[in-house]
Amino acid sequence: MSADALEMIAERFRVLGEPNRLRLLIALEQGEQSVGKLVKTTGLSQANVSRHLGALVQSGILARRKAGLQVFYRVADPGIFEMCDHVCGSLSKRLSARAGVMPGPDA
Amino acid sequence: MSADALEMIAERFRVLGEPNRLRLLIALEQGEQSVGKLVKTTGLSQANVSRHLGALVQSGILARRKAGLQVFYRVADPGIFEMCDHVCGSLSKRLSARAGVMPGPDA
DNA sequence: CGTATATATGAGTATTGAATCATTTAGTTG
DNA sequence: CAACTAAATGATTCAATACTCATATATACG
Repeated sequence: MSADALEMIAERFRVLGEPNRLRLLIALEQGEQSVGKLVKTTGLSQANVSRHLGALVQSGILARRKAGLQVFYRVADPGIFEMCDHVCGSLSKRLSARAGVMPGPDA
Repeated sequence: MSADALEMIAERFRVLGEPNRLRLLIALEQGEQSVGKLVKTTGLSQANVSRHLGALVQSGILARRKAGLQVFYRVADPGIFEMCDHVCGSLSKRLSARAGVMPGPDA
């Protein structure tokens, strides 16, 4: 695996490795939204939201649409939600194991 | 989604968002290996490898086994490779799209 | 054109994290 | 126990990045 390829993969993970960006993604899972609305629903500052959205667009996860004064963002790569589900699965398995409970169907 | 849950998910992504850690994981995909061997195959410093391995264990991705002087690490959550594949899929789609080539079976 | 609104961005700060060096800890062998 | 080896860790440095504040840009409207 080339260093460039590894860096690209790592970068994708890194972009998802920030709770506020995940918040934005989860908000956008329900559909396209304007920056202003995202600011309201997340409680983050406008500047901060704008930067996070920029990072998500740059990595190809979101897409941008400008409409008058507002800019609407939408999920461009829905696959990220499968990834989040995957992580949730791993984590709940781990938490169950830590609690001493058998997680799976083979309990 | 609770802030704690989001933080846990983000942390998992963050751990994977580092090329050298991905290198270690890829090396370990072939099976359990000692720290020393990982140092040799990756070319990273011993201290650096040790820290990365520690991070991966802490997040539940790797497991540790001590045998005499050596410590062997192995993948504890093989699901991470599916995640990597997923990312690779997304990225190659994106690259193909950027190159103006239809990626899918509907080309 | 002037004002108002929505978003983006430059600059600065603070935090985080990766890498290194030197040392410590743990285990082995003579 | 002394000498050696493998891995972990404290301290430090350096770079990346999240966040904020203020301002710039872009668009709409009177």
